[in-house]
Amino acid sequence: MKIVWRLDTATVRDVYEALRATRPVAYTTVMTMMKVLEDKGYVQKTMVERAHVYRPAKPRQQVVGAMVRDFVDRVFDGASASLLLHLAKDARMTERQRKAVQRILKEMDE
Amino acid sequence: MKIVWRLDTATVRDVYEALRATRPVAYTTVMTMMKVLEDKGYVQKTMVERAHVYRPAKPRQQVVGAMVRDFVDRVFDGASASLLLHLAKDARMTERQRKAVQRILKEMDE
DNA sequence: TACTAACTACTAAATACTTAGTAGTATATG
DNA sequence: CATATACTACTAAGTATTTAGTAGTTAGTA
Repeated sequence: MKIVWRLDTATVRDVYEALRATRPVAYTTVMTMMKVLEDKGYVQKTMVERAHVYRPAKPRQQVVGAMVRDFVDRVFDGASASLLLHLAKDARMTERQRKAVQRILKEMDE
Repeated sequence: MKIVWRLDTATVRDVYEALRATRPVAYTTVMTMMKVLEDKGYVQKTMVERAHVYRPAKPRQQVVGAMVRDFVDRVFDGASASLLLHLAKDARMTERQRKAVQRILKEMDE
């Protein structure tokens, strides 16, 4: 899915090439993946010169947003603040990032 | 898992009763679940009067922390800040909570 | 002591997910 | 025109996950 987002529009071959750059995978495997993504409503396909061209069916923001919500619901019973605490303590956040987030939160407050 | 954490120490029956309060489930289903959790190293069991008593093998913080890290890696390529942005925009966070998080971040900064 | 209740261990069925093979079709090229 | 190439559709094998059944053991009780 990330790949389709990155390319914005991609054929099976495009995704296949992109995936194979990092790990071995069969062409037909990618085909099946795309079909699954289509069934799940994440991508839409159109026939272009006898090849399916897939493009995201929903804005990335929306999908990722839903995933975050789902995660928060499952792990934190819907308490976003708890997740934020975890993140705030995450050592992988630099001071810079922390400050940036502070700024954003401040802006949202106003 | 949440139930074991809540009860701190629980038998299969304990979890069974707790689960059944919200949805129908078979006793043996819970048994299998506990076995899976044990195999995955989330709980440890000890025999107490011919019944297994399970208790968390790792502190909750640690497990949830790992889940968050995993989620951030998968969805955001490790960029915690991106997830924070999503959360900050989450309508389900109240002003109060947002402010609380700000405070915490500030404290971490000092 | 025989019966019932509360367990566990082992097994199994259903579903989903991941990976990939085979067959078939259409296009382009030698 | 035959043949290779680039696709898709359909099918399948392997693995994980979820749910639950069956058999067997132990302890208490009528």
